[in-house]
Amino acid sequence: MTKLDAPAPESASAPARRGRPSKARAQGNGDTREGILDAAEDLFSKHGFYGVTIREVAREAGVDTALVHYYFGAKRGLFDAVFLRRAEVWNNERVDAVNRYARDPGPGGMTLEGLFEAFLRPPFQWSLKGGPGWKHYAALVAQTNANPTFGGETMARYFDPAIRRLIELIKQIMPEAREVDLYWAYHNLSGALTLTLGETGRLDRLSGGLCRSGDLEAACDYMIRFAAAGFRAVCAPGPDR
Amino acid sequence: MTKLDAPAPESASAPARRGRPSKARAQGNGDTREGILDAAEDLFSKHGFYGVTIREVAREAGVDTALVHYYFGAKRGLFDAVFLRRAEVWNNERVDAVNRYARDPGPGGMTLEGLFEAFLRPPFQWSLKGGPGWKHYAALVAQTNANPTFGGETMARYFDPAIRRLIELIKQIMPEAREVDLYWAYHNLSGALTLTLGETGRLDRLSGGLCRSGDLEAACDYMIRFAAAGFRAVCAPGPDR
DNA sequence: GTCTATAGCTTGATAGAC
DNA sequence: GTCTATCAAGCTATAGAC
Repeated sequence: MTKLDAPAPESASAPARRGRPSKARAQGNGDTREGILDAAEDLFSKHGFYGVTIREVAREAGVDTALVHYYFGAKRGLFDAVFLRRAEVWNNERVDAVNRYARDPGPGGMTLEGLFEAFLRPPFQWSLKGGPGWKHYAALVAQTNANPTFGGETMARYFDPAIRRLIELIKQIMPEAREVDLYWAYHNLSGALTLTLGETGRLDRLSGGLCRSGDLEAACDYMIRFAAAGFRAVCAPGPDR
Repeated sequence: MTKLDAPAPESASAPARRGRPSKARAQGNGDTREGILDAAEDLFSKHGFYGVTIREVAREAGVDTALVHYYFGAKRGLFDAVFLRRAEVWNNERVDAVNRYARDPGPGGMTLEGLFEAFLRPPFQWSLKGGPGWKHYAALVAQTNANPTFGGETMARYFDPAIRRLIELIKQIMPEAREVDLYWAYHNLSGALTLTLGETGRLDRLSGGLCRSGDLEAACDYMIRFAAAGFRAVCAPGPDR
């Protein structure tokens, strides 16, 4: 036995990919390439790098294994390509959102809640409404964040700048906060975000069905309030400091 | 076992395993078995189930691959054995700790901070002072929690009761809190705990060396304050509810 | 670009001597 | 209990026809 659960029959392969019969033949069929990435994204997000074989990716994408190598070289190249594809969109949008909020926070100025709303809502929205690929990607990022063997350098390169920008803005809200405290506080938020985007289903079972992992709208609302209060407790200068 | 201060002289490979020449031959050499478990625990915690081969486990344990199968059957059996070995100790201690706290919370009665201290400190202490095996196990639990393909049923069976007991006691502190809110709040805490026990090192890099992932004493202190404030913000009945 | 075919290796697992 | 030896299956990756 090598596999523990069958590859999802889910069609991460090729929906909404019609209507482009005569297109850019110049440098490869983009649809095929994207289809392979979609399949790999799905599988990697569920089973991790080692838990997925090129053959499975090829089968789910409906192509031959050789084609996977043609496009992405070694297996690791495929993983990196999957990871990179949405990294820039993901993080640019978060940075834009917090910057937009910082520029125009509304009456009363910036709040932690407002800032987290800007920072957290995009990934949740992508996962909810961006199509299956984005949901898989969210789970993949979550898993990669918790296991730095892969994408360690990539995570840092693409994700850290957005986080640093967030922390800068938090400093404007809490000028007295110590840097160490801010980073440790963020670490707590990061863990919550990671586990939630993974949608592992454990909360469903634990709560006896009272909560659903997939209810990301609620998850985001809770996280914003939870984290804002947490930051205040940890970073605000108090009498016992 | 309530004492954590006694560092187990445990090692992943096989030193400090002398002094028992004539012992229980009845049902197998316990040292060999434990040595295999130690090696597997180490490797699984770093690379996951699929990222580890039986051969690597055997090599690190200093035995032959056939012996691994002799003791644990299929590869999945080895993984489960690793996971189960410390699960009971881990959770019994947490339950005992919160129960002890509930029985004698000191003047002023129970607080969220006191309860989380009782619930969170044990795993951190084991990881810090229980020897390398416990540190690997902590990382393994963290990883498994974030990826329920493995140990999903096991996690639920051994870990959920402790969590339910925690939530029961939180209810005593916050009787007005809604069940859904409590579970979602716990989910935030769970994510933070998971990421932290994994000691991925990402925080070190992100903070430019200001924080160290391995500083679990600090991590636990932060987490207690962060989570307590988070629970209050999310579960306490407020005007906007 | 896409496929067939296959090389070359590693894997999980077992049989059997000691 | 522990090891040697080995198998069948599966893997990544490539060469080459179309």
